[in-house]
Amino acid sequence: MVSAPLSAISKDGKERLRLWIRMLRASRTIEAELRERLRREFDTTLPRFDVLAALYRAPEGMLMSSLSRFLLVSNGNVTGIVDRLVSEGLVTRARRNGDRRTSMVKLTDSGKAQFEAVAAAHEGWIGELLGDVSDEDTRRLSGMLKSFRSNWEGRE
Amino acid sequence: MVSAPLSAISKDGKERLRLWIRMLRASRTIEAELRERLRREFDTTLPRFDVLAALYRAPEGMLMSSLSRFLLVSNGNVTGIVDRLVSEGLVTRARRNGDRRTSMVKLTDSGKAQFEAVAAAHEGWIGELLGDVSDEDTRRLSGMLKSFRSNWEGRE
DNA sequence: CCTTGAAATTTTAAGCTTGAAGTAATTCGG
DNA sequence: CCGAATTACTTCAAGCTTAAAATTTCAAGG
Repeated sequence: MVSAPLSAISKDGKERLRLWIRMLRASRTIEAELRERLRREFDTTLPRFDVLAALYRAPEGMLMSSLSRFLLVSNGNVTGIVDRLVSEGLVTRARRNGDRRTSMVKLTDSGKAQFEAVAAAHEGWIGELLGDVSDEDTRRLSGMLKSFRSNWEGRE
Repeated sequence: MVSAPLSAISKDGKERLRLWIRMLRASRTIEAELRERLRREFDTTLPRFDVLAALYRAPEGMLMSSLSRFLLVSNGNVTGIVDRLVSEGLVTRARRNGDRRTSMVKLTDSGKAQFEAVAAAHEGWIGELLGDVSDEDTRRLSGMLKSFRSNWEGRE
């Protein structure tokens, strides 16, 4: 069909708005379910889990600023979450000799062990919660979102 | 547990996990940008806007419980947000004669006017932020998310 | 050196969010 | 009727979140 409009930038605003609302509701629904299970089964929270996950990928540790940039949250936010993780013995925060303004945050052995346990359950939950999305749709959606994200990386 | 698990379908867990992470990052990125613009240009917040949007679709008003169910947030949460909207003169909260436990929340004229102004800008922003998603992908994604959502409606 | 500015982080105030406990009004079985 | 359960909502304590201000440290130019 030749629905191609004269202005290539037709861009159906209403349809995009609908997409955004559905996307937001879907992620809020999944997030709520994850939060509930993390609390009930592991007595932890999503933000804590997110920090542990970021640190797990970085055995050498991460700076506070890298952490907040990676997690898409504010600096001050990470300060509080890391404070709690330190007091739970899951991570350490060490001032660096090279630049004493910065501190390197690392998983402890206990933090690493706890993350591995939670992550295994988490992956299963996602599989369950997204179980109605076919493998094909999963790949297709994932591809669309990948390119979407990359268009925004520069802004953060 | 549920009925017998059908192992006929492979269900790639890793790929679903990747999809979830991308979906979460995409919605967080968009949400952050919306929050920033709402604050800068209209001196308001996303939760307040969400409440106004829900009420706008319901000229006769909404109960607190319908509001929290619709917005996928807790009861106590809505109480606080509506408190602020009332003090800003954007909504009213009236106890009902029929059932004195409930209260009907309605937009004021001022609230309606403010919502219309913000909503117009909001729709434009979404069009801009999702501008790199083609019309075809928009419809496809939207369709996938619609069916996804409906599989979860029962749980809320 | 020394000051000025920039960078990394923390602190602060305000608001959002939840789950649980509390209050008040309604409904319903006996 | 009446007491018990239910429903609608609010309050509460704790944690998450942000933007802005404050603090500490580093870097660079004079």
